[in-house]
Amino acid sequence: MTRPAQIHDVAARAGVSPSSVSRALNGGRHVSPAVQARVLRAAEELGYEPNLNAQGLRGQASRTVGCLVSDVSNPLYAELVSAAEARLQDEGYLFVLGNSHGDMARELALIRLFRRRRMDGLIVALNNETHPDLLREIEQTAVPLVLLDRDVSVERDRVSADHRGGAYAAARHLIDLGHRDILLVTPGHQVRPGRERMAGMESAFRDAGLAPEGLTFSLQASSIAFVFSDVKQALAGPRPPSAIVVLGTQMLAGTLSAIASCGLEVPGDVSVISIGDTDLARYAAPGITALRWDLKNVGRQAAELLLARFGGDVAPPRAVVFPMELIIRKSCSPPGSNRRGAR
Amino acid sequence: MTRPAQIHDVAARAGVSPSSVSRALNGGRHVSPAVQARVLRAAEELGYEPNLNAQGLRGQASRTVGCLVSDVSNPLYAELVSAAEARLQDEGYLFVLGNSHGDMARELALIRLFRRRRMDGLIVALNNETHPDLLREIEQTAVPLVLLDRDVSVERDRVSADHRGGAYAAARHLIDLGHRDILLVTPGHQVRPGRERMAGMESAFRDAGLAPEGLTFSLQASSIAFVFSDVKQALAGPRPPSAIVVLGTQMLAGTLSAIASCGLEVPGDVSVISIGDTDLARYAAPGITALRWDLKNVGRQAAELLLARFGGDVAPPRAVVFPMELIIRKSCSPPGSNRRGAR
DNA sequence: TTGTAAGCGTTATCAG
DNA sequence: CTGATAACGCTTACAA
Repeated sequence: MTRPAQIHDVAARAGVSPSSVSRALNGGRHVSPAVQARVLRAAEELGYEPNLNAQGLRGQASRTVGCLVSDVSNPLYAELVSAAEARLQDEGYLFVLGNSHGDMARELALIRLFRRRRMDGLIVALNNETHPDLLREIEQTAVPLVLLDRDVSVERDRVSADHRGGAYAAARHLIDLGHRDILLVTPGHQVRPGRERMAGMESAFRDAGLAPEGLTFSLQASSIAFVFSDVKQALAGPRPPSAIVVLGTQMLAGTLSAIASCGLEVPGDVSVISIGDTDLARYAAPGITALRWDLKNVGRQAAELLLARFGGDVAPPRAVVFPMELIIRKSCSPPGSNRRGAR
Repeated sequence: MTRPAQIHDVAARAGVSPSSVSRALNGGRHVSPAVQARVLRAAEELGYEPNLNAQGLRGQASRTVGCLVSDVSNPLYAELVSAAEARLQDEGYLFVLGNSHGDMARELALIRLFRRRRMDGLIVALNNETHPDLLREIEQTAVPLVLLDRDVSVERDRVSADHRGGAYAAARHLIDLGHRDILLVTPGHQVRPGRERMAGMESAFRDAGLAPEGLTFSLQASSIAFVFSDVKQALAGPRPPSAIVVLGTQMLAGTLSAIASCGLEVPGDVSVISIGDTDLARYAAPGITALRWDLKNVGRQAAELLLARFGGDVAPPRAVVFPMELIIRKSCSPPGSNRRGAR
């Protein structure tokens, strides 16, 4: 294999100087059409590919965006990431993905790595909103940065979903059906979505004048780990929930398994609402009533905010919040619907 | 915001030359412990972060790997990508993700972009295995490259799944149950998995001495688009399939919808096998019998092959094939099980 | 419009 | 063990 062509080679072949090649290839201003044409052809013939490391070093934007999430294999993130990537790709940006797997050390390392790469912008969903090291890391990031669905006390663009409103609506729906004992299964309160969901459901209980003891939480550190046993334990407990609100990822999977393995049915014995309208929620049987928000739009919006900043937008940080909508399916009914049946 | 610290600043602060800083920071050989310590402290105090563009330019490996898939929001890819990324991250590599969305122009552009970035290695799942432009692009790629589940006529490392064997097992299972009319719903024959699936099912029909007309295909260009209407049409046709084998992504979702919207039931009216043991297959009701292969392992293996090459492995290209296993659930029964019922 | 030359931040080579 | 020096490949003043 031969050395890749350099700007120098193109220049030689076109019979011009490297600077003319550079000008001809970027923008094409201050170059005569004749030279422009010759350069283009020479570059084509040589299969010239500018070295982006060198371009980046010389001071240009690197046209690269870093994205940090806990795990793309989470379908919620996957959809968001895919949309953000698509939008940025349209503008010629490269998209670097880092999965933290919930590990703070990895988050720190990744943000640092992103910075060393001199990325033009970052999209981040931290797993820890308060740790000073992480905060410092964010603050030290000079390039545009969009916070995904997190409340971090730094002045940055952010895009979030209205988890509070969504949770309120979900709780309200269940309360209206007569439920008084509801279990919320969600990633924990160290991040915004969890906190907001709890707050939303609590205020629904309050507004309905219900005893707050009816609301219990199963706060999960990892997406999958202990949901099954937690839910099973709750259902076997002294005051089992008659309804469960659960994140529509593997957590929903674990919850449905747990319910089934207790010999219970949805919705007869337990009503279920999924947070996030995933395939699983949509096509489980019975269809699971779900809180939907437009993840593609969230991802696109994050990209859009970055692109605006790249374009020189210096307005104060924006916060975009996407609404959540309750999609009614068949997984909710009044509590005790099944009690008449033999079991 | 102040200019980020450079090696020069660290050198000044530690009272040594830039070269010593470089040596102290990388490996730390040929440096006295005293200098080493001072440099480390100075770097720490200044928050020095080496510019990877410069490092890359200077000729080092860029410690970056590019990955091209059609869409991470496809749960099959998401899992694979997540595993590959995790493994590479462990070794300090940055993972650049490109979604082609099935568009060949994007694929070309991305591979080119990857090369310009002087990536150390590539993991690619092309959507087109034969187009000369793409082939040339692959051949021109000097760095290690792993082909994901594709038959491209170039000598490269590849990791694949045994779709043929899996499809054979699935067809066999259905044939043993008595099915003679089976529909296969899969992305088309322009890529390996589709072709292999068709071949596997065809040979199961042949081995069973069955008429090949019983086997029909619904070849889908895009993951989601026309599955619903295609399946619906097939079920309403003159010789409706009594069983459907379908990719466990949104295609499975579309298929289940189509079956339901025809007023049919699984497995009473139609048996279903999912290719890929996705959450949807696992938790749909009834549970969908599925072909499982270890996607995490596939992703990890792709990463592993690259890492071996980075480590200087010069063996001829390897081909790793992962087996598929049929997980029996409740979505398959003998054909016509429901005919006695009123419908 | 075009070419010359300097420099982006790092590391490898080579003296000392 | 340490420091000067020369690249790496590109862009951009500046001069012609």
